[in-house]
Amino acid sequence: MEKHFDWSSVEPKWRERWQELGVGHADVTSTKPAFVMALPPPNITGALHMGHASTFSIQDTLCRQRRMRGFEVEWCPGTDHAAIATQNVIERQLDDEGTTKEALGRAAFQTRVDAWYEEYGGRIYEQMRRMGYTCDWERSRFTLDDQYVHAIRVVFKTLFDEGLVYRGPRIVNWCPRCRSAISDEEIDWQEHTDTLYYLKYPVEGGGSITVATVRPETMLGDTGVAVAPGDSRYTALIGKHVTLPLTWRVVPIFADAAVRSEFGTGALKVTPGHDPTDYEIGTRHSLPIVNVIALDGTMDVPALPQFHGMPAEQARTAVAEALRAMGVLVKEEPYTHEVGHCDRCGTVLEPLVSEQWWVRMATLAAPGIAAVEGGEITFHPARYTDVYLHWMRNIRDWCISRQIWLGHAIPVSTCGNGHRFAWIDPPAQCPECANTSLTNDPDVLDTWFSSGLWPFAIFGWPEQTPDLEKFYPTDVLVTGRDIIFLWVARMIMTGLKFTGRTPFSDVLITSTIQATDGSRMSKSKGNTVDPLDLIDKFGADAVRAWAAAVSTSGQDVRFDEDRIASYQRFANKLWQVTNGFLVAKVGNGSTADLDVHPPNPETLRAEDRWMLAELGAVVRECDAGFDAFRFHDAVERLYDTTWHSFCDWYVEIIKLRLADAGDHESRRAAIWTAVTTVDVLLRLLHPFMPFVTEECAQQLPNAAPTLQHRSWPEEDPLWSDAETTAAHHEIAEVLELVKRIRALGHSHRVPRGTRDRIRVAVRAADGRGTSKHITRLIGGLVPATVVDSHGRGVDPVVVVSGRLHAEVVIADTAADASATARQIGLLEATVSRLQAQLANPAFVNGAPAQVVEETRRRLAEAIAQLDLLRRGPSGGSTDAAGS
RNA sequence: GGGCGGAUAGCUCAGCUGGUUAGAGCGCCUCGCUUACACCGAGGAGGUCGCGGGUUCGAUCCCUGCUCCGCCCA
Repeated sequence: MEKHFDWSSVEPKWRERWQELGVGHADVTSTKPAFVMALPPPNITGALHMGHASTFSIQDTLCRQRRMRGFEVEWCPGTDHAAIATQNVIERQLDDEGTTKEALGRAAFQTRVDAWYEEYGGRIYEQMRRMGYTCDWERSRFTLDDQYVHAIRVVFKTLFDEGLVYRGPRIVNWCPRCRSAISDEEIDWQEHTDTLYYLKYPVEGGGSITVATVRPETMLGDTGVAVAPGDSRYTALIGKHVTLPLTWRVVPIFADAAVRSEFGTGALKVTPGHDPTDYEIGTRHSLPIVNVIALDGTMDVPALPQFHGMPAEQARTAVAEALRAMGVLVKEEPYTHEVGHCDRCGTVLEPLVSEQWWVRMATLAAPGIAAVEGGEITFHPARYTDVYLHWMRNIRDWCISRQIWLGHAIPVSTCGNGHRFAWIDPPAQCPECANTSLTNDPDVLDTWFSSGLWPFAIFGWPEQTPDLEKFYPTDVLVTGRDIIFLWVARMIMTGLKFTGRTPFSDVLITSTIQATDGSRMSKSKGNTVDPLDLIDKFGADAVRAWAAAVSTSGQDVRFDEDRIASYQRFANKLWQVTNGFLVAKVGNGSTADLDVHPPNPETLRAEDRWMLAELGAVVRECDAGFDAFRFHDAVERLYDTTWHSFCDWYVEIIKLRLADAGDHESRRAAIWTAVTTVDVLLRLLHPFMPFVTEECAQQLPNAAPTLQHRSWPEEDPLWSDAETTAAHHEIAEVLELVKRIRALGHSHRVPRGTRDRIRVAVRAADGRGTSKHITRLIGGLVPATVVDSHGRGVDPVVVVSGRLHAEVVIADTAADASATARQIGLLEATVSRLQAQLANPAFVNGAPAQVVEETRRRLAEAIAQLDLLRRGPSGGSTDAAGS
């Protein structure tokens, strides 16, 4: 037998087995209730990263648990075409080859893209399989699939025909490198320290007004100067005009509430063409828009050849220089602010006005707000509800057009007569005038537009397919918080609009995995961790259990390899106790000896019932954890019960009984309890650690082809009946006593194995001996000889646990009273604290009766123990009571 | 500027609606290769729960102010 659990040989075997058994595939004709999740589609050419590993592990854990609970589970995987990212990659390749996509042409460019998808597409699926994820691979979808494209066009045309999609000039975040609009949610804000320039403009009729700006080059496009309403410094100037240097344009001074009077001089230069705030101000005051920066990010001012064609950044200093020469630039100071960058290529974004396609959000958002307010959709953790609602209530129209080549072409054409219309299948002629001279819109749709219909389009919508019928709406959406707006909100709005139903009932927002130093993981920082490396190092089970436990805590977590390692050791422990102990030792290498039928409950001993009570508690906590999406609680409790309750205590306890071949009934009861415990624990652990649990369960009597065919454990009444509860309490006291006796031995430096140096007499509260069974049980757990009583002339040390105590004599060692003294000290502190509490009438009258009662009970127990310790050993001897 | 989250053992984190001696993993110290497991076992040390007020019979937990860290929105 292998010495340790060898995941590298076990994992491939089970991956194949699950595949053969069709574990992930859902039967649409099943009569079982469906449990459905749509996998947030990763970039088709991407690689698995920690974010995927954590959210996907949670999803697979949920899936596996729901299957065991009897659901027909559909976890539909898919990939996204990631237009901007992919196009960037191809463009970079072309650049290396000294060419451009324009030189190549659209068709050849598409060929390159297809080749790229061919080469790298699906790689992430392989990586997901390595993690042991049981997606329904047969149903996997890609956002560029024909059926999916069809769904997108139906959605677009509907919105277009209803007037919810429109085209118009508006200010957008423009990436001069990608040559495309970028949505508000795709901006990467970074802190920059720039210069704040103070420009002094002459006012008509004398005087001047000074404005502050970090972008003097945009003054070439200024069409006004705004001040805060009620700013007494400027009231007299409102309504007057200034003449702008360089362009010699005459623009008005006016008041607008958007101006912050405490910023700079309190006067704001207004550039509607190149600043989003100014754009809104300009709209309110009907200011003309003057574009001075072209789509490539260079100055577009033919009337001023000294600046024309210059990159905006360079023009900034050039314009400032010119203004300084004219005496207009009166002050400069360093200024730190946030600057928007393209989150794909890092280029500084240039706000500018251009023709784009927009979705009117107000009417779509209203039902999306109502669904969450009305509880049809629940966010976990709950605080994200407010994050979502706040964004939805302040939603702006959504720019859905992108000026790139890759993606879903906007299905709109314009005919020779100027009729513009949306279509589902490419048209041959204008539906209005039958004109056949058609021009297709050159733009493509924002990727998130297509993702917005993911939960229903993957099941065949708009056709009323059986899949759609059975699997939509989905149940839980698991994702990171960064795409609540980008994606979650849009799925909710689109789902409600096109299916009339919420696309899911629960949104589980997972923790972000940070780098070890608490910073954000990013490729550019080079501090990312590859989940596949972790699998190699610790095994998939360890990575999964860690990810699931850590990612539902509601808190961001730092990557911590040691914690993953602890789950790897846990997997090994589980495997050791199952194979090494249960199968190899107890079962002599076969399951035959383990195949026990439930014993007569009469034959169960207190420790068996103690173990079963522990089992009941872990089942309850697992269920509670799953119900609340708090996997952390479940995993920790399973770890604790498996390792400590079972391996450390129960297994050690029963070793003596197992060795006693004479007592068949006792052996049977112990084996049955151990096998039952392991069987339940394996089933509970399986969703988190599928590989090792399968490998272990396979060797036990109840083995099924896969644990996925077993049922989720349910509590047995035996595990919590009165006798079991009493036994649990009794054994808990015994174990505590054992720990104290062991500690005493340690403090006297008595080596283990020299049992005869320590002699222990166990006593119940009344000073009499305890049952033979308890005595024997303790004898098996402490490195000591258990005696009925000590002879005269010895001076034992007493240790107490609950209603039990033990008199301990250590040979060749003077009785060290320090252990007793220490216990007495602790108890005295407890007694005086509890007495003070109970002496306070406000507590006795104010606190709930239950709490007061419990306090009294604890006081009584502490006093009793204290008396015992002070009185010293009973000295007398009583025969052990019979069991 | 507005909002959210965090600050608990040397490190990484639990601690649910206020009520035993505040827990775990890792690390550290001592002992032990006892036939499931040294990827282990037994024992131990280690915390004024960020700081100041307040509410309460009682606060790590609730309220408030402050300091520092992270994130989101504008």
